[in-house]
Amino acid sequence: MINITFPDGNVRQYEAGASAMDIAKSISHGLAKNVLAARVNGEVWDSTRPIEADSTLELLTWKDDDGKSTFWHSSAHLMAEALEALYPGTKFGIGPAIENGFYYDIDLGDRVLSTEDFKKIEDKMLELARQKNDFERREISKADAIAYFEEKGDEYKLELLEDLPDGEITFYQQGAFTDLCRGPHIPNTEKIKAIKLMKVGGAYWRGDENRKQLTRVYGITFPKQKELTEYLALLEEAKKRDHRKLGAELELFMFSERVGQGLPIWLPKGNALRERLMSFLKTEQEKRGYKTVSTPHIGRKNLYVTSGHYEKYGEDSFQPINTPREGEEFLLKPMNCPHHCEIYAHKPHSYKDLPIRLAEFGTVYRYEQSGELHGLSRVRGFTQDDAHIYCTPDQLKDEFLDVLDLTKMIMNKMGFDKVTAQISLRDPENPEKYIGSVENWEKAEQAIIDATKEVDLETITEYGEAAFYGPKLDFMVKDALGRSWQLGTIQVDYNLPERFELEYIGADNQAHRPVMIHRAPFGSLERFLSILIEHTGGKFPLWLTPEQFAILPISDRFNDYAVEVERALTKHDITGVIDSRSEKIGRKIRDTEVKKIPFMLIIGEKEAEAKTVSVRRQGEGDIGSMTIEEFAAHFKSLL
RNA sequence: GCCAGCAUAGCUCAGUUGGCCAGAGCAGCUGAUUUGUAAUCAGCGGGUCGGGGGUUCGAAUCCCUCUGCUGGCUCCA
Repeated sequence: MINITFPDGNVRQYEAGASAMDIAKSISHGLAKNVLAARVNGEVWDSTRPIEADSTLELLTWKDDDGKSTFWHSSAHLMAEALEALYPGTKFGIGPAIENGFYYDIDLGDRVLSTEDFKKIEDKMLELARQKNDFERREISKADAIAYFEEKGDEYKLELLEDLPDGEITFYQQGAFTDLCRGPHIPNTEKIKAIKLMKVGGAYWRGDENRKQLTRVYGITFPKQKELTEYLALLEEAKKRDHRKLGAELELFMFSERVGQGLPIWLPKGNALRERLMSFLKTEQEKRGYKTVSTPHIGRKNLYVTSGHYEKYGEDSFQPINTPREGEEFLLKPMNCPHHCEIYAHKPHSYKDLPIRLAEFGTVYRYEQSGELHGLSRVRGFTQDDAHIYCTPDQLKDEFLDVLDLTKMIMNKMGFDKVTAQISLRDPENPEKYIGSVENWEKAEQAIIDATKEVDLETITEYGEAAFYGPKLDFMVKDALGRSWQLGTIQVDYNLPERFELEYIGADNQAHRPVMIHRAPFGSLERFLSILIEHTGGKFPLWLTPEQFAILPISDRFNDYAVEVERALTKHDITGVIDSRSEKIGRKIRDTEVKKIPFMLIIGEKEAEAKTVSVRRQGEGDIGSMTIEEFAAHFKSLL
């Protein structure tokens, strides 16, 4: 007998060799029906795999992330089975589960797969799922595995096998399809009830752009049809909120082929949003001792050679601008930090001056590959809410904590209540990607790790995600549709101060090197606004929205009173527009609703006489009549 | 940058296998209407069919090329 420990601490005895599924059945059949996989001693296993020794056991269902990903991984195999049945000779790369569903990279030879083929593949998958085939795990020797794929002629699997040690190779089979796979899998294909293929695209074999491009087919599956329907509805909603669509509809920003790819142009309303964001952040930063600076959009090439940016990005960047005579070279500013370092360096500093916090809404230009550009989220010219803090090593932690505090405060104000962070450290396998001494890196990484421990912040750690000059703390938020986005960042940097030979005179009358913190809570205004647009669906927070009200006169006769109302509200710092067209009130309301202006102030005979406004809230309807002062008070109560 | 797809009026889209002056709705303009909580009526203007080249008696439609956009890959200081 073996002892099985459950997550609640209960221990029960089972016969050696019992599987998680057997154990689930002993508890309840309802539970067993829902089991997709099991976590045995912390490792995800097939629910049907025999457990031979004392273990901890957690049964995984659709509610668990690992249950879902097992389900989707098995669905990838099911899709592969369908593809092999429909297109014999198909070769298979890899087919993992991803955040939403799964994909499989396949080589179809000369055949081009398009979305029109999806229906056929989905139908085949459903047909195969209904055959109720078990996923069978089998350990196999390397030689036998190689023989199998040589026979099949699948060079991709053979290449994968090269890296696998003999004795750790497993095959999984369901129905007619056998795949090299570590597993685990769900017990049986019958659990897959709803199937939707999503997209098809190219993907380099093993992510290497010099190697063959395979066809990647994305899909998603669910145990219930209803869940698929809900998922598709969510995608529909996301499409409606797409910032590119809303940006055009609400006249926030535009792009122009003539101006150039990836160069956003802000229209008056979008610019109002930007201005309001900037002034909000400026006020917060002033409270925290930041000083604002302005630096040029270009700088001599040598500046970036000094900073190390040129060496790292020079080739893949906008190329230097040359002056007519002197042969001087200037670069478009890709970062603000070198300029700020020069500001620091322009005069000697005492330890008593530190920390020095230099802030700038700095517009920078980076050459992004054309295929990467995407609305406002990935552009070639953008404005960072940048600041650099120069401090002594002793001050580092407090400064870092203050930046953390500021960032969290800002995110909450923006309506993102779930903020998490990623600690981005060096890739231990590629030290040559980074500049600066190992010692400085260790100090910087430790500073971030220590500081985040002191605050209430959920973090994950990723290796290889650091910037080339220092480790980062990257902030992530979840939007209204549950999607995660990466926003701003805080970076600790010992390297640039060294490269720019920055110093301060300490209490010991000796020169010391300051530490530098790079930080941008929003990251860039462009990217942040793209996320905010989708998060709010264009219904921005009142304090941020470009047009806070629209005055809608019932007829031309009340246009004068409309102006009176507008003036009164301007005195309260509430701004909006008047719709003085000779249209019926229904029309004016409809047009204002579509523009998502939060308040409609309808005025006619009654209101003009009583000096009131009839207030309608966007998306909600009439909320009654009130005086202008009452409305202003109501408005302010909502800020 | 690579692979695949797309590009018709300000916007959303029609335009059959190449064949009369390229269409609709919304938006715009003009006029009428002076209106009470999600679209008043009528009239008018607007397109070198993304740019260039080619095939053809004839191209929005077929071919080449450039530009831009979309999805995916790679990249992201």
